[in-house]
Amino acid sequence: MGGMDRYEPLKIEEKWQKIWEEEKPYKAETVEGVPKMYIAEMFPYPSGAGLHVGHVRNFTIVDALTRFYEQQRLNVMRPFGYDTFGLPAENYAIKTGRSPKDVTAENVANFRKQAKRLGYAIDWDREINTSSPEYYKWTQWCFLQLYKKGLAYQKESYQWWCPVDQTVLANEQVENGCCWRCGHEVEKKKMKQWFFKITEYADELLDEVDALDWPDKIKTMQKNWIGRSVGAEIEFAIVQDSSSFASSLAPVVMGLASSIAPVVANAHESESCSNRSITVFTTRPDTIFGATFLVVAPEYPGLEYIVADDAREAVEKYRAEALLKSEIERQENKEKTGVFTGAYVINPATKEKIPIWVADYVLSGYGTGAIMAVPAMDERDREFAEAHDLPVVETELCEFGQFGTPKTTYRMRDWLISRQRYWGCPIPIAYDKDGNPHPIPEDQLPVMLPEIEDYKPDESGRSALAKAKDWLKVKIPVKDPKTGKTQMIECTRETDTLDGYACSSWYLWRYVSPHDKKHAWDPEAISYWAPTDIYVGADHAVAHLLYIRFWCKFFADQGYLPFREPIKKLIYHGYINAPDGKKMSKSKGNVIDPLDVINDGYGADTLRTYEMFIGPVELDAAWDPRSVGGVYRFLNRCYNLLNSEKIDGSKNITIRNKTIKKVTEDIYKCNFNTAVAALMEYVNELYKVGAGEEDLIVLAKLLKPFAPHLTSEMLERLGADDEWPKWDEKYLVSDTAEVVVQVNGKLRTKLTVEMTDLEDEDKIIKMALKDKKIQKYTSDGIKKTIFVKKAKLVNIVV
RNA sequence: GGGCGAGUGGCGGAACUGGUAGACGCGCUAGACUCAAAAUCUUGUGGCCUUCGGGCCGUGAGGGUUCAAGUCCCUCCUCGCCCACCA
Repeated sequence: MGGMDRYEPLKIEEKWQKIWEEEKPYKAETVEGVPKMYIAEMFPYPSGAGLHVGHVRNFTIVDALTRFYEQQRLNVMRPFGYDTFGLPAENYAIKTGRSPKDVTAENVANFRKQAKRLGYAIDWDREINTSSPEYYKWTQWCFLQLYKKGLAYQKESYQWWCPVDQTVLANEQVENGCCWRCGHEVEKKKMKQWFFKITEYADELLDEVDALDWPDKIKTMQKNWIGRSVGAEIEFAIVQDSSSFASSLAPVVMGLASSIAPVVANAHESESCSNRSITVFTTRPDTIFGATFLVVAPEYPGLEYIVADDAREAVEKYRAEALLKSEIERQENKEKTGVFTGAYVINPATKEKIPIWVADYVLSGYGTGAIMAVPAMDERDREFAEAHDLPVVETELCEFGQFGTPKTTYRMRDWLISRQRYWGCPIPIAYDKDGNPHPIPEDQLPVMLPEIEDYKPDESGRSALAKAKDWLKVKIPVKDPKTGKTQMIECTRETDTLDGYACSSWYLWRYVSPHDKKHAWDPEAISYWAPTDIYVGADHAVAHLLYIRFWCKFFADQGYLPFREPIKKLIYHGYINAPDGKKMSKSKGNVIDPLDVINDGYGADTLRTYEMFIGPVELDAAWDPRSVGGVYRFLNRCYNLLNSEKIDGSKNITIRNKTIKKVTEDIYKCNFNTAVAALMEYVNELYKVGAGEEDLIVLAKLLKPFAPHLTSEMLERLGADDEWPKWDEKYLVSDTAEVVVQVNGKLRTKLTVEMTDLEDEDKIIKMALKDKKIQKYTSDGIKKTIFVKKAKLVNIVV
């Protein structure tokens, strides 16, 4: 007997990890004619704390699927990489005086080491790191492609600014009016910034969401985020009386904004507003007869040209206050404040003179930043009208065609990508002496991030790169627009770096040819491997997952990608919380370290299997240390079966086939928890009736996606390969069936009948009525009987 | 305020397109082994009642549809997430 041979996970795991390290069985190569399967997780940001249990859930889902398809002999690619640019590494570097590069290198090495201890089937030759020059060279290349097509552009406007991190943020990075990194309230600051024109693809991004094999939750969030509204733009002519016209010739620098940036609007903005008219956006142009006033946002560009002299002071004051208000204050205070500008427009439908107001319930970033107020139809307009004594006129709906032009707008704004921080991908742009931007030529890429001494950003609104004086100077060829001749001219580099989301917007394509020196991705490799078949994550529902779709569509349009959606199937899993159900956090001291779980003696297989068993993949779950022990006992029982007396395997043929079917179907459906439960049931059965060799081979194969070390050991000892087993339906049907008999819908007894009798309804019902237990209930007669063959059920109504 | 989910034993959770509620695991119970403990193996385990045959109740609350409802419909309560003055 095998009393001497105990399950020692740490020994077994070390053995197999060494074999996998040396033999590289998970190296992925193009094999024409063999169906491919490309599976990846959202790559981690390697923090100093190392892997946490959330990473383990994420990576193990990917690994279980990888092995599942690998065992079915598909050509599987499962790469791995690190998202390394960003604030945490830089802030840590500032705090400790070490370089972000060194800190990141250490964290990456630690993550790699820890991931290897979990036994993942990773093709380690495809490892990527977004802060390595070999990688960010191509991030810069991507930027230049967008720039060439006019989809990377500069604009001066009010932006979210985090005063702690000293950088601007994208809309998607502001959560409840606070910075997503440090949690500090954000402010508005007027700055010239780089944007990607994601709105160019708004319609396609929206229209193609429905067809994706993604969770509905994410699809809905993306749709809401894009927020398409169909309506019209209507121009209202400003009434030109002498006072307001005169003042428009001498605009006054207004309010607090002037201390941050010059107030003169840029060319792009001054086109859309003039002192002659105001254009509004509305989804209800048919209510124009009820428009009794106009409202513009406090930030409305060119507001100073509109305001009447006697109202100027009040408007300036209101505008300054509105800009000072934090986003939280503006959200919380739903009172309809505002001031009259002293100016009027003509309602083109009624021809009446109606007043222009300024109010912060109108948002500058949406539509035109100006609305026509129809208090009879719109609740917010009515509140405003009541608060400020403005007229409410019932409106007849009308054909608006003669007053405006159809227009579609989106809630989604263009993606702000410049960051005033050091530790990011340098934007490959330089400015001539007149301040005009020029792209760095592709053959000069990468624009290397220079090593500097002091990473700290300052009040200047420029990143620490501004201090790298030598690096700033660059000579690039620029074509003179007049002569058409190209000349080398001295330029100054852009000091902003790219939002980290830019780096992660194309990494799934880099994985297909991670060492390619000529392309961002190899065209042949991309057409074989991409798009990604299964992508697994727990975050970034609208940011990353929208950006990557945007880049995919853009690069498809440029002929670089043969598909328009980057991810076929998305698995969005829940978080793992502390045993008390609260979020794990260092400050609460309730963090479970996965490496501790392994080193405590449970091993990686237990950790992995437990996290798959913990609950439905899409739901949050609470860590339960005692259940970890339960999974360990299960694996231990599997191992001990190896040493048991073997019986004739044909005895278990039904349960074996049933288990193969259940586990296979459950993994396809990502029901990992019930797949593990089915394996536990199978093992319980084997303990009762004994196990044959074939029973154990099937067990090891089915369990391998979850516990690869233990099962590799089992299969080696059993002398079997790991090819995924198939079930045969013929073993699932038995000669007899159990028929449930109900009286008035309540279970009263069960009959065992011949399978062939299931076809004979009369016979079954007669058998049921003859049963002694049933006769107790039928003495007063029977109203009706129902037989459901599919459910193997009889219901007798008395 | 709007949108989307979810409420099942002491706990985490099962239950296919309406058809045997509580799979599997944890915890607890009893036993075997042991001087003893751990480990391991074997029992039992929704609640209440029981003459030990079984009976009644039971999936957040209340109504409805149905031979039959955790599952469908209506009203309400609680929790979670997302969006939040988007004209």
